[in-house]
Amino acid sequence: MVMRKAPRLEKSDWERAAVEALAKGGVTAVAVEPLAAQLEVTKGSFYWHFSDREALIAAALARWEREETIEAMALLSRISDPRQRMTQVLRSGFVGRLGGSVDAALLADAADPIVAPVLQRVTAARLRYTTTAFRALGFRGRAASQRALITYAAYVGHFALQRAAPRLLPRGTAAASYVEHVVATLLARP
Amino acid sequence: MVMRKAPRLEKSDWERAAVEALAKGGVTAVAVEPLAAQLEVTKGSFYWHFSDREALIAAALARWEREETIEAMALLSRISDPRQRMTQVLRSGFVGRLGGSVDAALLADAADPIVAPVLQRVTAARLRYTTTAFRALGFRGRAASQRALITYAAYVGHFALQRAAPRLLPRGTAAASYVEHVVATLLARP
DNA sequence: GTTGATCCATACGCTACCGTATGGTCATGC
DNA sequence: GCATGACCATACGGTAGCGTATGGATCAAC
Repeated sequence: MVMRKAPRLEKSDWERAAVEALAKGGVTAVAVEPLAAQLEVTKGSFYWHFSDREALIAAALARWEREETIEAMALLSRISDPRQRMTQVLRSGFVGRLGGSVDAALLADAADPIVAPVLQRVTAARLRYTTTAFRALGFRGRAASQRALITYAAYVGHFALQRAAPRLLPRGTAAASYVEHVVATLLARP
Repeated sequence: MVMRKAPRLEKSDWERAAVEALAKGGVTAVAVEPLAAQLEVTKGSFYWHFSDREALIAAALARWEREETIEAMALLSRISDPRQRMTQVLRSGFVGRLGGSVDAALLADAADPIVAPVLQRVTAARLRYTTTAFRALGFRGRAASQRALITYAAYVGHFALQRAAPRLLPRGTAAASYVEHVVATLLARP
């Protein structure tokens, strides 16, 4: 039986694994030796690619921030109708089982000096975008930013609930009905 | 100089400290030796009061669950008008700077087998209560539970945002205006 | 004032993880 | 075919935290 030797790793392999770990257990889970075991190498490999653990965490955060932005843009840019777009986002909010798990995990580490600025940037960008979306829907002045804040809070809250008590969230046809209700409620004119 | 000897600790002292740690850093922060140092004793004290670290975590979670319930009841029972009550809760949601920090921290540890059932119970109870509140406001059938879910998700989301980017939340007079907008939006008839 | 229970300190071994030092392997250029 | 650099394993010392063992200390009761 011919065992093909495992190919060597590159920096990005470590980064990908780190992002995964980030989603599962936050910054604490980005641990060198466990990740090495998972990648079936030793930390000898790691310390060749990175200076130390902190560098990996920073790289993972940067990678997540970039991917998250790209992904969001890809999802949103193909839908022109603002209302449809909002529906789609909210739907992905809690139908997508894995979506936002990095978000949720990072919140616990918000006090971490490496995490804080990333979280700040991502949150600010999303809020800006949402506010713009509400302006496009005809909301004016404070109403746009305020409604955007409610909406984004609810969006984030669904991620939290999905972790805390997934059984309490609607599923199947009830989920579809719920999304409609959410959209109707949050897009209703003041 | 007369140094009054520090009084001895009881179980509840450890529990209180553990709840605090829980709020700051989640389950990971409930560590025996650091807590002992903070309480200015050694772990010799701890292992007299508790069998092991897990017992402390369980006790802290139980204590939080109990206090959280009592506190919520105390806050809500003195307000009879449903609308006023909802306003008060949402106001405390992000004006109270420290409120819900255990919530936020626990979400990251939702996968933990000790944490999961507690989180499940607390979430379920709050959602039940909120649904009842919407019924009292005239919402019927699905509308009540659906609106309750949005509301609670937004409520939780504000805790998250407060951690992720407190600077992006309205403050002062803007906060008051925002709460009104939230109440108007979420209590609007379908 | 001795005894017994309560509460805590000290000292120890164990594990997990970080970071370093050093040498080994493998491909590639020449 | 060998030299160089890229990539990785092994082995080591260091720290933090868990849990145990054991011996004080303190106080109440009698």
